[in-house]
Amino acid sequence: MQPQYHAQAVEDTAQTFWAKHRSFEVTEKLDQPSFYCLSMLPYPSGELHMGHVRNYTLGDVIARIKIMQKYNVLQPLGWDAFGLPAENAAIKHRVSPQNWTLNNINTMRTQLKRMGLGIDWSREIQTCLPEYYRWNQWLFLQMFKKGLVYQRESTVNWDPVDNTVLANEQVIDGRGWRSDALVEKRKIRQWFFKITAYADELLDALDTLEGWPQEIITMQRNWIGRAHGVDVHFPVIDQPDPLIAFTTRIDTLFGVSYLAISVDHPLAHIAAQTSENIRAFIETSQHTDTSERSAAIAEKKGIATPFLAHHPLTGNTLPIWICNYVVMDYGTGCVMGVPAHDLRDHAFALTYTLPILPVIQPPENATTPWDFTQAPWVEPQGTLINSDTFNTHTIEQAQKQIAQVLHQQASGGQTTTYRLRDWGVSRQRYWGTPIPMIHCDHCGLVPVPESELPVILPLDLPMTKTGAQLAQYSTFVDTTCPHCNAAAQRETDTMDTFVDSSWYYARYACPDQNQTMLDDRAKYWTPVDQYIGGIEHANMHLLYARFIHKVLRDIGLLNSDEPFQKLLAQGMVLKDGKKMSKSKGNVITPMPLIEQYGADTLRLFSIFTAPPEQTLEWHSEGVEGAQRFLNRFWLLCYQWKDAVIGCQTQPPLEHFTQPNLLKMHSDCHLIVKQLCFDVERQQFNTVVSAVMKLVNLISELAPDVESTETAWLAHETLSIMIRALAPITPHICHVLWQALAYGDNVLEADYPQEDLQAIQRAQITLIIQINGKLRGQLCIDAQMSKDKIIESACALENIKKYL
RNA sequence: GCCGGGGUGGCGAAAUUGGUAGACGCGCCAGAUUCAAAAUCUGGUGGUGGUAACACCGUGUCGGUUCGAGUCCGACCCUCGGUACCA
Repeated sequence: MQPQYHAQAVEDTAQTFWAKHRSFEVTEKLDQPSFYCLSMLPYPSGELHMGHVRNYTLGDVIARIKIMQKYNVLQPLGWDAFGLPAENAAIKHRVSPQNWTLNNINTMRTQLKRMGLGIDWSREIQTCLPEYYRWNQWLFLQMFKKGLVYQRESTVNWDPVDNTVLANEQVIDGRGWRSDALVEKRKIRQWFFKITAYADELLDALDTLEGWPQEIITMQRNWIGRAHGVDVHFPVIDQPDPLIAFTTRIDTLFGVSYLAISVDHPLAHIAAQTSENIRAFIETSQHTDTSERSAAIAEKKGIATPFLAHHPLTGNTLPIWICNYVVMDYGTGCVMGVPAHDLRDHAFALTYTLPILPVIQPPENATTPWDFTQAPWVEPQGTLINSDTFNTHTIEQAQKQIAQVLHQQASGGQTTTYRLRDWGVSRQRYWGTPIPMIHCDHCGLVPVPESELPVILPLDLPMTKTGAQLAQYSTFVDTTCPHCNAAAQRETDTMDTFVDSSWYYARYACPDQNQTMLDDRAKYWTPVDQYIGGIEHANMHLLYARFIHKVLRDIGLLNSDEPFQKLLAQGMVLKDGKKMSKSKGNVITPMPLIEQYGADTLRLFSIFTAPPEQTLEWHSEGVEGAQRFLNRFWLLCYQWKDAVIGCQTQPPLEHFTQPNLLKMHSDCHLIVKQLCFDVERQQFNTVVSAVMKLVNLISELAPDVESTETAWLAHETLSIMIRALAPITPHICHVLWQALAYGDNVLEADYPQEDLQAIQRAQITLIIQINGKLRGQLCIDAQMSKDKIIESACALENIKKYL
């Protein structure tokens, strides 16, 4: 053992040892509890960034703790290798998306390995390879058979100059990012997964996810957005179909002063046929991107139609307006306008001078009388007024009875809607999984027979622009119909990459399986015990994966209800207050730091700097502190080496002759107690703090080979420190564990546990507060009686002052 | 806009969930070591007043509950993430 710590040499030694012993390659074992620890798979953007370091270090810390706790631990890794950036890079650098992607994977794999992660690399998957994506296609066909796949028109961002579909990210201030042309909405036929068929289960099962952070459960609950309400039918004068409006506030039905329909509503299109103004209004609303955010922050505008509707209960006529704030995708694309009791309707009514009809009297204790011209009364409290026979009813009674009356006269009924929309999986892009469908003029839509999977994505077409390149490539498009053998065309849309990442965790269990998507090994390993990934995936990825898991369960390939038992939503790594990203040019690359300081230093830094869930604002100063600590730790072990190796027998506690050592031993285990608590709640930054405290504690002692008591205390404390830190800085701990002759492999040692007996204290420090303010301290015997304690406390000079 | 977080010394943070605010680390200051520097070691370090003991103030802002609030309640400000085609 050298007196100086040389990270590079230490890390080579440890990594060679793990490789030689295949320390992280695992198989199914029935006599040992399994633990599946998974970090979200990376997108191969080109280089490792700090977010990766944080994510994979956290996962590795948890995996290694579980190994030391004697679980059969699986920690795999693969690549989310399809997606938009590869197409952009391909055009920019004149390489194929495949080459760009695979090169990036090779670079990043080397970088990840340099971090010393305990990963079973034999299970690596790459989603852009046919061995993987054929099962996307197979899954698509199974879902098609089950009626969970369908086609319908939906809106995309269209760049009229580049003639291509743009992702929301490619639209900047309403313009295409390359062409700078004003983006238009365009409707095209697209494929959908019917996630709404699982909406209730996805929502209700949230209550079973005890290992998930509450805020993510709340986000998913709100995202699904189940709302119970009533569909109300409003007959439209001189039109065959009534307007149907969904409302959760049927109690305000008598307060309706207008109906608002979406610009995409069929009735809006009929109105446009006869009015140039309406046509222009609808046209203007098309010049924006498709994001919900843009729609929500846009100025609320409307235009009256020539149509009128009848109120189903009063028979009054109501004007029908086309409004840019009504979304066609939610509910029925039509809402009833109740200005007196809805914020948005109130503002709209003021702008367009529509009547404000109060129908709920606010309760007594509210500001009375309520001035409805100033603000709507939106609280669901109060009694009904101006509502015919329902006057004086409470809101609850009115909701029940009005719904009943509507039902009786066939003007509506109770219903449930969801904010959740079906999952559009079509992409008009090249670099993705081809959708396995064929368009035949005679037979219509025909699924590709399973025996003909995979439908291979051609690699030899020229990349000149992003978008639907496959459609231009006749070698791919032209085929024959599997039914009638006539000439037919392949579907040229590819799948959303979220499909790839919705089941990959199960594929790691059987990556070599080429007969089926998943085999029984997937049932052994799933569900994932611990999933770790960025909070930015709280809604989409985590909801899609839950959905597909349930589909795979229903197909019989999996036997659990949920994919991820426990979830650690890691905070983002920010630089200058912003998410690190290439487009913002604020990316910190960790590799130079690893070269300079070693992987352990960077791992220690990323764990120590902030608790896992919190956003981490990047500052480079702390890295040197982490390095300094490891130097100190190494030197400490070096100084105690002989004493520790020479110390074989452990004197029982009660035979300790030096009270200061006994005190130190007790302090040590108090720190360990806290450490174990923090490990349990996954607050790893304070686990590092605890080890630092232990180092400070032992540094007070001079290494002494002669004193068995001192040597034993050091023997025990150093052993605890090395084992506690081993999951976080595995290389240095591996080498130190051997150097101090504790054993061959620290991974096989037990994770530290506090010694409760050691913590029993003869004396306790008591804090004395008067009116919540600290006024004194008292050191007392643990056995002292209450009366005696009060007597002693009152005797203190400082306490007398305040009594 | 909507949904979900966050805001504590010069900086990253801690406070076992209503009971010693600032553990641990970074930075800074002083000292030791050195021809000198780096590295290392020792001590100090929220603010104000005081030689000191100690006192008062202090966890984004304003208000409330409590013997006692960083922690609970109400309103607001700032900020980050998501917002369905970035992943």
